[in-house]
Amino acid sequence: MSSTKQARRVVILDAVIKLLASRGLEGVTHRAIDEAAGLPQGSSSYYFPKKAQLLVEASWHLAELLGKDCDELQVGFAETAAKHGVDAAVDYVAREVVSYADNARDLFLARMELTLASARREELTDVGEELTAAARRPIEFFLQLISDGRSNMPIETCAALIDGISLMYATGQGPKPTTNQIATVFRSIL
Amino acid sequence: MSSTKQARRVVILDAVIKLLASRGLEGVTHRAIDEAAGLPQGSSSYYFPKKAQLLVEASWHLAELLGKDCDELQVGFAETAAKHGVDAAVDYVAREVVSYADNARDLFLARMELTLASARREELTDVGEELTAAARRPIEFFLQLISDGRSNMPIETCAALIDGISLMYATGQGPKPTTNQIATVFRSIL
DNA sequence: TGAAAAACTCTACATATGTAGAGAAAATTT
DNA sequence: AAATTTTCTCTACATATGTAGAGTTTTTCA
Repeated sequence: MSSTKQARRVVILDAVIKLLASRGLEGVTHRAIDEAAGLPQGSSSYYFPKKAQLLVEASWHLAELLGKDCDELQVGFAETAAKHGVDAAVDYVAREVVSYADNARDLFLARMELTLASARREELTDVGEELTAAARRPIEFFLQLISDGRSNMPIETCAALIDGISLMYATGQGPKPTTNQIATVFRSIL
Repeated sequence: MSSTKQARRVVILDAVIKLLASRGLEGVTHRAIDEAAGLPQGSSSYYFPKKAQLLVEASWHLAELLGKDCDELQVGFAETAAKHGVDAAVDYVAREVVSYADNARDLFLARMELTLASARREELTDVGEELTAAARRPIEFFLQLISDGRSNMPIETCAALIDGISLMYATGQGPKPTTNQIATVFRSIL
C-alpha cells in the first residue's frame, strides 16, 4: 500500500474517531466521515467499503494512538523519576492524567463508545480488549513501579476509577479531576 | 391519560431501555421498539411521534427505575444496620452492588449510553444530570452514614469507581466485582 | 509520448428510518 | 342501539444510509 494511500486511510480513521466523540456511533456514516475528513463524497466508502470493517479498523487505530500517548507518558515518568525521584514522578503522572482529560477528550469518548459497542458487536470483541489493554498498560506500569508490586489496589480497580472519573468529566457529569485527586489515588495505593 | 395508555407507554419505554443495552442508541428505531415491545408496528410512533422526545422520556423513565432500586437498597441497608450493626450493613450493600451488576445490566448499560448521548444532545442535558444523580444518591447516603460525613473519598470519586468497575464488567472487559472488593472500597473510605 | 493500470470520484439503487396521516377498531355518549 | 369520539393500526412517503459499480482522472511504465 502506497504511503499516500495509507495517509488517506489515517485521515479517514481520524475522522471516525472525531465523529464517535462528537456524534456517537449513530453519527458515524460514510457521508459524515467524508465531510468531517474534508474528502470528496465516496472516499470513505472506497477505502472502507464495509462499515463493520471500518469500525474495526478505526478501533485498532485508536488503540494505536492510545498506545503512543501512553508510551510518551511512560518515558516522561521514567525521566522524572530518575531526575527528581518517584514522588515527583507521581505528581508528574497525575498532572498528565488531568491534562489528558482535556487534550484527549475525543480519544477517550471514542474509546467509551467502542467499548460499549464491543459488548454487542462480535467483530469488535478482540479490538475492544485491546482498547482496554492499551488504556491500562501505563497504569499497570506505574503501579508496578511506585508500589513495587505490593499495591493494595488491583490494576483493574485503579483503571476503572480513572475511567469512571474521566467519563463523568467528559460527559459534563462531574468536575474536572484535580492533580491532587489523582495523586491521592496513586498514593493511597501504597 | 388513561391507565392503560400509561401502561403501554411504560411497555414502550422499557423496550427502549432494553434496546439501548442490547443494540445501543443506533439500534433504537421505532420499528425495533415495536418488535421488542411486542406491539403492532406504528405503536411507538403513535405514542412518541418524535424520536428525540422518546429518548428524553425513556431517560426519565430509567432515572425513575434507578431511583426505585436505590430506595429499596436504602431500606435494606437501614434495616440491616438496625438489626446487625453498620458493619453487617456495609457487607449487605456490597453484596447488593455486586448482584446488581448482573440483575440490572440493562439499566446500567442504558444509563451509560444515555450519559454519553447527553454530552452531545442538548435535549438530554437535564435528564442526563438526573440519571447521574439517581445513581449517586444511595452512595451518598451510605457514605454519609458509614463515614459520618468524614469520608476521605469524595462522593463523586466513589460513584465513579463503582461506575468504572461496572462498565468494565458489563462490557466484558473486567472480572465480576466481588463483594470483598466493593466492601473494601467502602471501608477504605473510613 | 501513448497505452495500460491504478486510483479515485460520482452516481445509482435497494433498504432503512422518521414521520405524518388515512382508515379501522374500540370506547363513549346520547 | 346509533352516533360520535377516541384510540389505535396500517400504509405511504421523503430522506438517509450502506453499498456497488460506472465513469473519470491520475499514475505508471514500456
